[in-house]
Amino acid sequence: MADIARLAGVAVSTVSRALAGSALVNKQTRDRVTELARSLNYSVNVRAQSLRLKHNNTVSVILPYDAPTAQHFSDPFFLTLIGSLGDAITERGFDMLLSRIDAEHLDLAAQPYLSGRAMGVVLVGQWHHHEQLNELAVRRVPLVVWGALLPQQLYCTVGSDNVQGGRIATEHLFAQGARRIAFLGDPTLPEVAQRHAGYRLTYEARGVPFDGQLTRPVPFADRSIAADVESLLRHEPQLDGIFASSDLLAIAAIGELHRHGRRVPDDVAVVGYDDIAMARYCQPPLTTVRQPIEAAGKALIDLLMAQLAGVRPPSMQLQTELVQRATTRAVAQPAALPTQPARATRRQSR
Amino acid sequence: MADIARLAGVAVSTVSRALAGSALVNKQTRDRVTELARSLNYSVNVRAQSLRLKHNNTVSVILPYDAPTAQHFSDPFFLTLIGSLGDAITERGFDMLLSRIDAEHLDLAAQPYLSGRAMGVVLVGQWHHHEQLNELAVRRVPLVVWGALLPQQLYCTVGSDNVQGGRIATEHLFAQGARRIAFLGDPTLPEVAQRHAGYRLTYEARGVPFDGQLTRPVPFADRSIAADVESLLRHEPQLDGIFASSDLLAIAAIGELHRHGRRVPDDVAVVGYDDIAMARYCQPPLTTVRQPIEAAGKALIDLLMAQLAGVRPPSMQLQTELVQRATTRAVAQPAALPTQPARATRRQSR
DNA sequence: GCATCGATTGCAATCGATTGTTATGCGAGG
DNA sequence: CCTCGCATAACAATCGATTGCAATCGATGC
Repeated sequence: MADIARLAGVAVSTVSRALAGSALVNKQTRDRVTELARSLNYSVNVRAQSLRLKHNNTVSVILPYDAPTAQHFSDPFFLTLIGSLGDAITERGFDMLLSRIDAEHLDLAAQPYLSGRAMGVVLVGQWHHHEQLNELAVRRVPLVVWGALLPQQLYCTVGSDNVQGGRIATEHLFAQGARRIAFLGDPTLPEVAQRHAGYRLTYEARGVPFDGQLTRPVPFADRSIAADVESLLRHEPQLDGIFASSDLLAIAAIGELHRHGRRVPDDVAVVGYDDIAMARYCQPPLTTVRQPIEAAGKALIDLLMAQLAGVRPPSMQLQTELVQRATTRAVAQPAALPTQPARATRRQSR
Repeated sequence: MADIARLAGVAVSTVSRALAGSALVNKQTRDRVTELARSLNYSVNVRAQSLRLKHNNTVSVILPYDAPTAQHFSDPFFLTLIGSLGDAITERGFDMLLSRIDAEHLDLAAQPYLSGRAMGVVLVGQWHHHEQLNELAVRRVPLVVWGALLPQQLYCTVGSDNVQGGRIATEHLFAQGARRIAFLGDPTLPEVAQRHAGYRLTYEARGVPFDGQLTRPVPFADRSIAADVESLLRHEPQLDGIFASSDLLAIAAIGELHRHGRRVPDDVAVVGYDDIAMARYCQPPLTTVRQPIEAAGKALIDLLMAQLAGVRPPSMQLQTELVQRATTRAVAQPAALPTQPARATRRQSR
């Protein structure tokens, strides 16, 4: 800026105002300055600017990783969510700072905010540390979390209505005649726990005795799934339905079912969760509970912006929707279950 | 920092040194200061720090978007590449600033660098503006581009060996008896043009007359593909092979073939390009040319770091590999074609 | 008793911008 | 001729850190 000032024969302050388009500087001077800046390929140093202004337009998006399983940056659902966040952030003229932290130390998520790198934080998943997130909220870190709406929650979340999602998946399986329906997923994760709750509630609503043996706590990754499916088939010869808490699990499970000679959906019907792009193209195309990813990115950023504007917005649950494809047989939707396209409902978090 | 200085009864400069772990400050003082900082949840303001140090550890990753088609942040190949870049960047303790620009103005890619936000730029794809990128190189912007290695190229690229990839795909189709092999892709994009060159070279190597009618210039997106495949089937009744320049195109084409009653691979064999995760799960599982995405992220960051260290590293071409699945029939690989796992070869860019 | 030394610590300039306040130049009015 | 007002433009403080250099202090040597 000093160079431009010298070349234009004015003071730096004038250059600053000129580049900001201030009416305080003569139009001629302003044009001369902007022209010089352009020809020098100059652009304002954002670090200095945001230091002075105590303000920047960067949103930190954090994807925790599970250190023990050394899981990489590859889950299709999360990647798609990142994409949707990227769109939402770009649309508002903000920048997106993407980083990863150990899922056991979610408190580190505050770092980009505390160090002035970003105005606020979007955290993807609560993992096992609800209480760490509550602490961040107490410390007034602008934060929105993708995840489940939990009791005693001080921070703001956006997530699908997991209980509802678990319900419509299980109900769909019952509706087509399945009676021994297994659940695959890691219920120590809040979202999965809620999907499991929906699954269980549906057993009760149907008056079918609930059997805990049908619940298989497998992690999100599809590594150990082979053993689980095999054990399930051995102990549960009458198995005729599977509700998997993620599409990846569902697809892996279907592979295993085929290996053991079970037909999908004729012998075992399968419903996944997420509706990742792959669900449409896998074989057979997967029936799944759709989470509205586009809406999710927008909602997360909306709520973060609201926080930055000083409001304490309520958490948000996005409506889920059953997408019937070929891993289940078509069944008329009972009227009691919503079939409209995803729509947001708001609910106070405390 | 001033607060901590006051509380610790020392000067800010001492706090700064203490937090940096400098040996110039007494161990006791240092411990007192770091303890205070911890208890206050304080962490150094990175904007001020990097302003002073004229250095930061942020890498800008830019995903251009095609404004006319309003294509969103969703291409699975690019998303996976972003994931791999994220891993590579995190591993080095850097931060990743992710943004999007109009693919018609790749020169804007310099912005994060010029404004001091990032040390260097990784650009995903050269799109239609090779020359804009050359200008950036002339202006000494630290830049690495995912894309094709072109003649007269002043900037540094990492990409797969597209000619080679086009060759092994086409050769594989010939090897299983196909003779009328179509090409799907937008050859105005450098990478696709090279894949097409490999396709054409294979016709020549085989002594089969090349027929331009079999080349269909469809965009990367799968919107208009239905019409293209239909026209191809109408004008080309003997069509027995398709080489699609991306997996997404291949999968969409297969859908269309089925709609028109052609069996894959029995009537028409199909080979894709990329080996996205979906390729393994789609129906039938897709034979494709694998681009080593993990290696790609690492390589892009390696080359960027080399530039930051002052070297002008040569561009890099990653070896491709044919992954034979169910959209082609198994065929013994001819000895002339490399079958080893992907490995990098380096080639001087000028 | 005084200069010197080593170990610490403080002072003040600096990075590149922004902005409230003050200064300058010019023409008009008294 | 002096003063005032208006339109511009310059001055200087500030944001939060870093770092070369100077200052301090107690101990030591001569």
